[in-house]
Amino acid sequence: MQALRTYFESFGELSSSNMDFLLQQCNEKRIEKGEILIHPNQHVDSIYFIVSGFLHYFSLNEYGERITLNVISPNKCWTVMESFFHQKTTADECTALTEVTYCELSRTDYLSLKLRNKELAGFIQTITESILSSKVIEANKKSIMTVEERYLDLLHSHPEMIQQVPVSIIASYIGTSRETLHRIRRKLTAA
Amino acid sequence: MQALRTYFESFGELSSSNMDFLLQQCNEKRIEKGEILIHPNQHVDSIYFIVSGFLHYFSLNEYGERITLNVISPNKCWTVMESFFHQKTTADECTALTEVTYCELSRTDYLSLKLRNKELAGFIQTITESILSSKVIEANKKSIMTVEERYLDLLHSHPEMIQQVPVSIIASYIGTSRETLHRIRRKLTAA
DNA sequence: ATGTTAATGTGTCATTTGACACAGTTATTC
DNA sequence: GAATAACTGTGTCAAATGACACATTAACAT
Repeated sequence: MQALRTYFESFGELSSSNMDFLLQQCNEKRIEKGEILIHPNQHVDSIYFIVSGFLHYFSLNEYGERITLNVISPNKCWTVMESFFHQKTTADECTALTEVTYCELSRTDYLSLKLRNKELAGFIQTITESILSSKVIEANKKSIMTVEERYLDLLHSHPEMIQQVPVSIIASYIGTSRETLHRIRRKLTAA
Repeated sequence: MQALRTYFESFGELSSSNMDFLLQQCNEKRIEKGEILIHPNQHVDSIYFIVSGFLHYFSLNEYGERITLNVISPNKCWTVMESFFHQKTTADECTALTEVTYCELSRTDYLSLKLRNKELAGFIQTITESILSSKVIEANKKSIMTVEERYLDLLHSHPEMIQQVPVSIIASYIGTSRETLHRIRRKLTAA
């Protein structure tokens, strides 16, 4: 739970009673490599905070091929927003690429947190704003950088992901084919 | 102001006193084609709601070329999140591609809205969550679609943008060169 | 209205990329 | 530990793209 506390603290001050209450709503769980966290057509009723390991979030195209939408790293909060906020089913799927430990916060508890008191509601608003801000920055970065730059950026910011996640998934995560990523890696090791 | 009211109403119920108060904080303004809304190195201290016209949000690369980050359409809320939420300067710039009318909400007023009462705070949280959700959906769509599909999607969802915004900017908005977009358009008119 | 600048259309060419095919290598499973 | 499946490395080739170059057209300013 310490990782989650540190994560929350990074967004600003919160009274210890509210912080403790917040952490109490989050239950630590664990799934094995290959296990499914989110099934297609289910409602996503929780927010997940990844403590360790990597998740693969993807959609399935008409041929049943996996189209990577995200690889979720440790110390990140994640959910299928559309499904969680608007109580819809999602067509997408999420599986564990490695053994994953995570903390889960249910929608019910999330809603009650928002109603509990002003400080907590404001704190959650701050987190939401911060995540929104980072999503936009990330999208902007992605649109400016080439595939090679994105790979180098990932190598720098998430070296463990490169170690633990299959090349084919890294490739689709940065928006290219595994062959092209392979060419990039060959070129880089040659230099 | 009716457009803004309709926009807010799309997020759910709000008591009319709160709605009126909210709308009162938003001041309608207007800038001409070519005018600068956000200068490089300024603090962005407002949220903007576009009533009519199109904005061009871009960064400048090392050669001073404009790298399109976004084209903002009518009936959208927009700001430079990182600058607005974290009170930093932005290196980017935003200009009017056409005559633009917009409503402006200052950070001061935004903060006071959040503190005014629970309903209003919750309403703003809902809007933030919705925008976050759409940003993620948009990013996912972008990563799945080809350039041609993105153009067709834009043609369908924002036909006026295609009319009023220069081809070169549309091209960079959908992530390609103006020549490639031209080839796509030629191919489509031939068919 | 006319000169100037910006935007668009179009061809050529070199480069990059994706699709395929298949061999080699690691992981899993029974 | 042998069989099977999943993943990785690599070459070839066709298609897509970006970079240039330049002609044409539209927009703008004085």
